[in-house]
Amino acid sequence: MLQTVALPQPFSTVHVKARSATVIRLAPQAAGTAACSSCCLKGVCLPCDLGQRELDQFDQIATAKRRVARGASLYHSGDGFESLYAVRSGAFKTVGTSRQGDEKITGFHLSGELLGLEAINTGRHGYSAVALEDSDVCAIPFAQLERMAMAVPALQHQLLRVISGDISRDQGLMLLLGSMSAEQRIAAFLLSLSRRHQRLGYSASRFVLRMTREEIGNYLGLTLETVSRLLSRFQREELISVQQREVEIRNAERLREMVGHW
Amino acid sequence: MLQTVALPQPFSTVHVKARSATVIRLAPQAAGTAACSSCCLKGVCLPCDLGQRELDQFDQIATAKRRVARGASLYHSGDGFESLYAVRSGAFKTVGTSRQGDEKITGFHLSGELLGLEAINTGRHGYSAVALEDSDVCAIPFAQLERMAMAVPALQHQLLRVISGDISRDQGLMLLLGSMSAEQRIAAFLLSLSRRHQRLGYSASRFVLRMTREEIGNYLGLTLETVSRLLSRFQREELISVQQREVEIRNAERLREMVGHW
DNA sequence: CGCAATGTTGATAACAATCAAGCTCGGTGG
DNA sequence: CCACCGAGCTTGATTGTTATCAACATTGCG
Repeated sequence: MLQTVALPQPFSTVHVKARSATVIRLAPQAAGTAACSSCCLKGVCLPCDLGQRELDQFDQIATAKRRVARGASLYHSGDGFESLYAVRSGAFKTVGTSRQGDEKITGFHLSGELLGLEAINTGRHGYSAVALEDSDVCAIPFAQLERMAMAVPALQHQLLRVISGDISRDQGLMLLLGSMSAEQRIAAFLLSLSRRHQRLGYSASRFVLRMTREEIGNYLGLTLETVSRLLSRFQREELISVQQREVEIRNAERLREMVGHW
Repeated sequence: MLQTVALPQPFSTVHVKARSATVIRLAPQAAGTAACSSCCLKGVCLPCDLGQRELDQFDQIATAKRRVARGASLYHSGDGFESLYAVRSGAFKTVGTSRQGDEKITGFHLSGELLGLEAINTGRHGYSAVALEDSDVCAIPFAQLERMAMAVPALQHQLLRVISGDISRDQGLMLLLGSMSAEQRIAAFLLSLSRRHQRLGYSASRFVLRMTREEIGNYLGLTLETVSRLLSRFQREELISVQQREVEIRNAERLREMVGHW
C-alpha cells in the first residue's frame, strides 16, 4: 500500500522514523493520480458532503497533485494566491516572518486539512507553508472552486463551513495564547493533536509529534525549554508517556481538567 | 443627523460621554429604516462591491435592524445560528465563557464589521456578542445570504473575502498573543484601533476606547494593572496622550517600531 | 453627597525566559 | 564497524517580566 493513500493504520508503522526524509520511498507517479472519489480522506476533506456526481465534478478541478519534500515550502509569504491546498498526506506548518527575521508559527496542518484560506482576502499569501515531512497535497484552483460553488449549493455550504471552522480554531488558539499558563497550553496542544488524529481514523491516545520542541514552543508562545520541562513533568505525573516524538496520552481526563473546559 | 447613520465626524461629538447609555437618544423608528443603499457604511460593509441592482437585492434580505443597549447581548454562546450581523453603529465585544465562569474576550467589533462568522461551522454560536455601547445592527439571514451568493458572483467573492479577512485578523492576533511582550501588545492594539477608525473615515490619531482597561487586558492576555501602567508609561514617553478613554496617538512611528514590523 | 465602578500606582511574588551544561540519538566518514 | 559530530532534547541556576495583592484616586450616577 502506498503511503500516499494514507489509509488509517497504527501510527508506529507509518512514522517509523519521523526524522528521516528518505525512509519512505513513494512511487514517482503516485502524486499525479488518485482522485477525490477514491481518496480515503474524502470523509474529512473539503468535498466531504458532496454526492457522487458533484464529487466527479470536483475531481475535475482538483486535478493537480503536488509532492513537497520535508523542509520545502508549498508556498511562500508574498506569493500570489491562486489555489487552496488540501493536505493528502504528511504535515505542514504555516510560518510568518517579520522583517527582523523572527519566525512565528501560526498553525500545524495535518491530512485532510486546508491550507491557504487566509490569502483569499488579499489575493496574496501572508504566510509560508513548510512541510514537516515529505507530504502530498491537492491544489484546488480558487477561481474554479468559486465558480463551482455557485452552481453546487452543498459545496458552497461546505466551503463556508470549512472556512468558518478555521476561524473557530484560531479563536480557540487565541484563547489559549491569551489566557492560559504554560501547563495549560501544552495540555491543550496535546489534546488538540489527539482529537485531530482521531478524526483521521488514527489512535487518539498514541501519536507522533511531527514537529520539534522548538516549533511547539514557537507555536504556543513558549520557549523550547519550557515545553521540554512540562512534557517531562507530565510524564513524571503519569499524564503521558513521551519518548522522543512518540506520545501516549495516559490520562486525557486530567489534561482536560487542566485546560479548564474552555 | 441621527446617530444611527453614523456619518464620519469628529469623534468628540459622537462619544461625548462614552460611558453613558442614555445620553444619545435615537428616534425610535430609526432602527427599522435605513437601507444598505443609503447607509454610509456601504463602502466598508459586506455588500461593498455590489452594483446598484445587487445592492437593492441585498437590501431585501438585510431588512431586519436591531437595537442593542449597552451591556446587552446580541446573541449568546450556545444560541442557534441564523443570521450574521453587521454593526451599523456602536461597538461589540465577543466573549467566550468557560464552565468555571471565566470570560475571555476574543474580539472587538466596530461599525462596518461582521459578527457571527465563527458559528457557520457548527450552526451554533460559540461566543456571546455584547454591546459596549448602545448599538445598531443589521441582521443578515444566513440561508438567504448563501442563496443570493450563489446567484451573485460579486457577493460570493466578497463574502469569502470578508471571512478570510477574519482569519487573517485572528492570525495576526495569535502572533500578538503568542510572541509579543506586554508593551508590544498595547502598541499593536492602539495601532489596530487607529487603523480601523481611519477605515471608517474617522481620525486615525484621536479616538475613544469603548472598553475598560480590564477588557483590554482580558483581550490581550494581560492584567488591567499592566494595561494601565503601560498606557501611563506611553504617555510619559510622549507616544500617546491618554485621558480616561480618550486616546491621542502622538508618535505612531515609534509604536510601529515597537511592534517590530510583523 | 456618597457609593460603586473604573483607573492608577506601589510592593512583592510567581512563572517562564534566559543562560549554561550535558545528554541522546541518527547519520556520516574514517 | 566504530567513533565522532551535530541537531534536538533535557535539566539546572539565575534573571526579568508580568501577575498578584493592596491602597488610594477619580469619575459618573443615583
